Amino acid sequence: MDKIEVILKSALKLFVGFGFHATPTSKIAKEAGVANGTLFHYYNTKEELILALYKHTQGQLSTYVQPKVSKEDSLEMVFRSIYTNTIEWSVENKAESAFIQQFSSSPLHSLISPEDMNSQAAILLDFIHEGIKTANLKHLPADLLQTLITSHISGVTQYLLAGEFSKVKQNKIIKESFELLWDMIT
Amino acid sequence: MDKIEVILKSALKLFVGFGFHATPTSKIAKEAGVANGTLFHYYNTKEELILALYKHTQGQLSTYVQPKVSKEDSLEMVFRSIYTNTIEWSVENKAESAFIQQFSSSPLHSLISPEDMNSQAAILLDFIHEGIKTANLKHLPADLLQTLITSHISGVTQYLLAGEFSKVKQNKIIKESFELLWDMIT
DNA sequence: GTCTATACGTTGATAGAC
DNA sequence: GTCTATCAACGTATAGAC
Repeated sequence: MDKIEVILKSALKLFVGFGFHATPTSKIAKEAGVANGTLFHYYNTKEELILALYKHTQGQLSTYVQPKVSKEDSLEMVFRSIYTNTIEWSVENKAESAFIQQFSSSPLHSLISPEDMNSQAAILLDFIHEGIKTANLKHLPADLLQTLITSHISGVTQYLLAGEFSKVKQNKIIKESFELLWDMIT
Repeated sequence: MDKIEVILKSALKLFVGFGFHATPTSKIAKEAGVANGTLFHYYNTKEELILALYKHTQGQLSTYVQPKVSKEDSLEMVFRSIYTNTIEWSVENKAESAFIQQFSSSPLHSLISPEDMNSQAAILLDFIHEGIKTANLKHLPADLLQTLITSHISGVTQYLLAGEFSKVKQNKIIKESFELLWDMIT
């Protein structure tokens, strides 16, 4: 694992545990097993590091979810796939999803440029527009639908993270909660 | 307005704008128009101040929502009332709801004792149990229902805060989105 | 209760050798 | 690219006068 990866991984762990500003760069370097100066060789400022970590983590989620979506699938399959895979990734990558959540509700979030903001979200929005046009989805404002879907996903994720569920039970919950959502928006 | 209120109000504003740790106590005192020492007369540490502010703000929300819930009402009316009033308060108190959100996804949240954690949530959960028992609500795990309701509320709140809606339009959105939720869980 | 002044540790960031 | 050494600035918290 190259230094940059170790640094990001250490930063993630500490940020989730203590928060951005309560985590000194010195501790990040120590946790990563590199010198303090090394960290500043890769990132000019601490803020730059935080932003890079956010983009990196968001990118991992996208990389996990997007390849599993195919234009060939029915619209329901597309939504089901995005839904299921987002939740699965979040549960399997607890620290990463906690970090995304924490970052998104922090003031730093406003520093992310609209383009960088979640290619994920853009894709979902596209499918929503298509769904409305083809009357698969209810005729509601697209961004209302988007926010309802996203919130629903984060709700179920929270629920799964709070309890300890077997893989089988977890899949059952995801499946059933998707039906609830799908019935709601179609 | 007494000093303690001014301090909390100033802290809230700055925390929302810059985050907990990026906001020095000196700036809070300055914004509040009091001396640095005065702040530490009321709160022994900065962390204590943050926790107090959270409880204070959460209390304001509860005070707004709970009195409007009556045991006399039908279960649907109770849910509708909690739903509507929570969203209304959040939209009218943008900074406060942003702070609650930010605090809840921060590591500090784990410092809140279960009892302090949201009398709001406890009440909602009670009604959910009642709804399941009387078969008004779908037979699903109570805390899954709770998280779905809560997430739905925060989704609609986000949507309303992102756009600029007239009061009339806003009420219409709240009403319609409640119907969506209600259909989903009954 | 409120203020001023200040102590003292910590932190982000730099310089420069290897 | 990576390290060690270092610093200036800052931030929390305290002491003590009023």
